[in-house]
Amino acid sequence: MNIEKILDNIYSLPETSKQTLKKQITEVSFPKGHILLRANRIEKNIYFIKKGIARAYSNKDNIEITFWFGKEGDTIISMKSYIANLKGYENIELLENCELYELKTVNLQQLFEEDIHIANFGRRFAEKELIKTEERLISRQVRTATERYKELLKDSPDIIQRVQLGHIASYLGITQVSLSRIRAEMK
Amino acid sequence: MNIEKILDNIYSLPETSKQTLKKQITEVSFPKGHILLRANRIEKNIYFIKKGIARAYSNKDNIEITFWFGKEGDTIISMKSYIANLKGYENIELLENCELYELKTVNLQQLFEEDIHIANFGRRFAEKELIKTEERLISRQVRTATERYKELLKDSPDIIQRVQLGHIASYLGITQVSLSRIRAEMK
DNA sequence: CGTTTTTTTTATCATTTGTAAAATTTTACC
DNA sequence: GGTAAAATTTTACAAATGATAAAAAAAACG
Repeated sequence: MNIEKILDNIYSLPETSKQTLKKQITEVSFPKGHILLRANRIEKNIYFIKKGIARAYSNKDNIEITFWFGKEGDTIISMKSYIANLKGYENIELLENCELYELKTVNLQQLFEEDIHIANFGRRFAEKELIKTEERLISRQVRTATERYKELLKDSPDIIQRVQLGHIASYLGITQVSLSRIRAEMK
Repeated sequence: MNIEKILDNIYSLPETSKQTLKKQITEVSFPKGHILLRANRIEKNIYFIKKGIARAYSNKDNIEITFWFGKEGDTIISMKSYIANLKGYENIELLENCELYELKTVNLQQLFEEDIHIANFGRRFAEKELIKTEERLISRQVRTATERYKELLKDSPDIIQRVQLGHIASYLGITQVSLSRIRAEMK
């Protein structure tokens, strides 16, 4: 997915503002398995996924807990770093060879102060991420693991195709054995 | 908590912008038990809590599932309504007699287009809510119910004082009986 | 202050989910 | 294509959590 479309999906910027923003963005590539962002660091860049898939995870008692998947069009970001300039909780691992668009946080923040359209772009970005995060939180609270698996299957069938089930089980908050049981019952 | 302080906590606005925003805000009061916002509606107002406490809940198979508590300084909002102009998932119940500041969403959105400082205020607001929501999601994924109870006890001891345990159990994602067991073990 | 209602705790039993290990299937790579 | 490695499923057993009911405690109210 190209950068033009990714930006437009977030907020419809006037052409001049869009050009200003695009000037700050470069293309980068990393292989499968690369750790793009690390927990307990203040990360300086954000990324948009042109091609590939990634996951965010935290370590808890030497166990990796996956809590996010991203694919084409999604943003890879340490929210804590971006918003509060604090160390983040997430490691981001690329699960496929990835092509990414890179943007330095400081440059974006500079533009927020100078251009009202880009400020509203930034507002819209945070708002959209907020809705997604809230939806996941509520889903987690209200639905059972089985329901959430079916929801994922419906909303993101490609995630289930492209990501190994151990990560998906972790994301759903259950063990791989439980996920196996759920899948067996659905046949 | 007065409106001056609430706004300042979100984003430090220049005095003229702050006055512009404050002109759109009025004070209202409602009794304990009042349902301020309802699920499956597009809500037109947002509220800041001057005094009192509230919870958000959804209904699932005739059971109320609480997923948020707000107190002095917090914002009561249907994110889906505010951000996407769509019906929200939450009912908001006031758990005490409340004094609130009311702001019409349309008026705020108008100001986002006109005043870069207010646009950045809106960005900051969404970003801060995002961090809070993300923190809760990760906490839910990474920590056990017992750990989350202790976290709540540490971060918001007043919630546990002021809210009945049935709501807190629901918020933690466990039954009231389980919460009782957790509390018994901690003595 | 005493009564009623609501909230919280306790006890018992059933169900779900987790842990560990083995069996099977799929994938990666020489 | 064959072998090794990795991923997934299955099984057996243990631990945790839920459902239900009932008792105890606390709060609300005349």
